[in-house]
Amino acid sequence: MKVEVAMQKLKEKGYKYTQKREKILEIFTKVNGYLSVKDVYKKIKQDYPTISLNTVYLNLSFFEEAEILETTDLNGEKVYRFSCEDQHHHHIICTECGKVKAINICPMDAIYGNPPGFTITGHKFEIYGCCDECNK
Amino acid sequence: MKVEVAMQKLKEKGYKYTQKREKILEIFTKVNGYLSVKDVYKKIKQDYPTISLNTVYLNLSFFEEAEILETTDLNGEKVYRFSCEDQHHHHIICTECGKVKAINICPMDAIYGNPPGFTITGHKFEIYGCCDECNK
DNA sequence: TTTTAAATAATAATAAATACTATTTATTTC
DNA sequence: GAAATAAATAGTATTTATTATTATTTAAAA
Repeated sequence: MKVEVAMQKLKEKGYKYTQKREKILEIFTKVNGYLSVKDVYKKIKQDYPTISLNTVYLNLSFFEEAEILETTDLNGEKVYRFSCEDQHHHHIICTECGKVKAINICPMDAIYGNPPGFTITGHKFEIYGCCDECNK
Repeated sequence: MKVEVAMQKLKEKGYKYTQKREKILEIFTKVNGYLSVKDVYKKIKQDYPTISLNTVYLNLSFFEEAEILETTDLNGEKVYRFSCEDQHHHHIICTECGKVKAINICPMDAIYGNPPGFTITGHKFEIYGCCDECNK
């Protein structure tokens, strides 16, 4: 997803345009992987040294709400990445740096209907590993 | 896994026997699902009112290390359940109460070797839902 | 340009998890 | 069985992620 498209999406949801929001999205376009709140905070501080950590928290939540970013849990920490809604897929994730690679298999294809006693609301399939860079 | 077997396993790893540890394991045998640290703390307090929350944290970590309990993340909180190593499987989890049901499909069966650039170290496949009791 | 409603900064408050230390207890050795 | 010792525990403090609060600033509308 391009930054402009994401910002447009945000606008449609009633959120205002701000330079900082644009910058946050820009950061995600440059990274092929998950970033923690602190990661984003450190990066955006280079351009906006006075930005508040709270602002980063808030905006990442808004982006998640607007389905611009998607999240997962890495080592007990919430991490974010650009959402790719174009096609449903899963990821292999480097547990060291958060880098991801798409997997075009969805195990839900083999699940038909709801198991007795449960109503399915979602699922998660993630493969964890170590990328070659982190392996060195 | 029976409590005795688990305690034996713990002993083999060099941990001592204590009543509190046995009680914690007992709690897990009575529950078919994930429990948070606080859940366990509340339950064991009925028998050992002076037990420290820290002790629960420590012991759950030891149990995880000894592969007696397994963990996942539910709503950003670490939760524990009895590990069933007998056969590899996955779960459908009630996001309300943590109740689980086994699924006998493993998506890793369809993954051959390591994707280029990554060394696989683990995986997670979980289906989320709402159990009938919580749906009421 | 004025208005106003949202965004932000700064700070405080929560909550989960970990760290530390003195005391107690399970197990070993005699 | 008693003494020694190494681990377990309680109690407390600390750290860290996250959320809440409030005054100020700013984007967008009138």
